[in-house]
Amino acid sequence: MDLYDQIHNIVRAIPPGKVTTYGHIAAAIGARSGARLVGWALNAVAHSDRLDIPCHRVVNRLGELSGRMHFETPFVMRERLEAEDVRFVGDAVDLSRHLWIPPMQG
DNA sequence: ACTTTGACTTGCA
DNA sequence: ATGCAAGCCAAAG
Repeated sequence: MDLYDQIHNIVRAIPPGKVTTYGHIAAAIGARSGARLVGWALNAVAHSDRLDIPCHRVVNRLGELSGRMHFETPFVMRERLEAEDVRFVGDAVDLSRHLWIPPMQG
């Protein structure tokens, strides 16, 4: 089981209307500061057939949509979240309402 | 094979 | 609060 697969599993487990951060995912797979791997994994996913993975539900620790630039358009990410009743505070997701902590992988 | 970069986070000044 | 550097693992040049 590669780190990428674990990341994919966790991101895929994010429930609708919820979001999580790179740091939490990284922590869940054991890589405390491996948050960048999450970004790479999602980037790989974005250019792969793993479209089942809601990469739009992954934000940075501030709730900002740092990955929005890698979508078809920079605002698709926010539109998808808003479509799931996700509240925004300025340009960031209201983590106090929608933060979802991924389960530990063991 | 080595260096640089990346959808990040944390620590120190 | 702002700015610079370190650390994590993987991919691209």
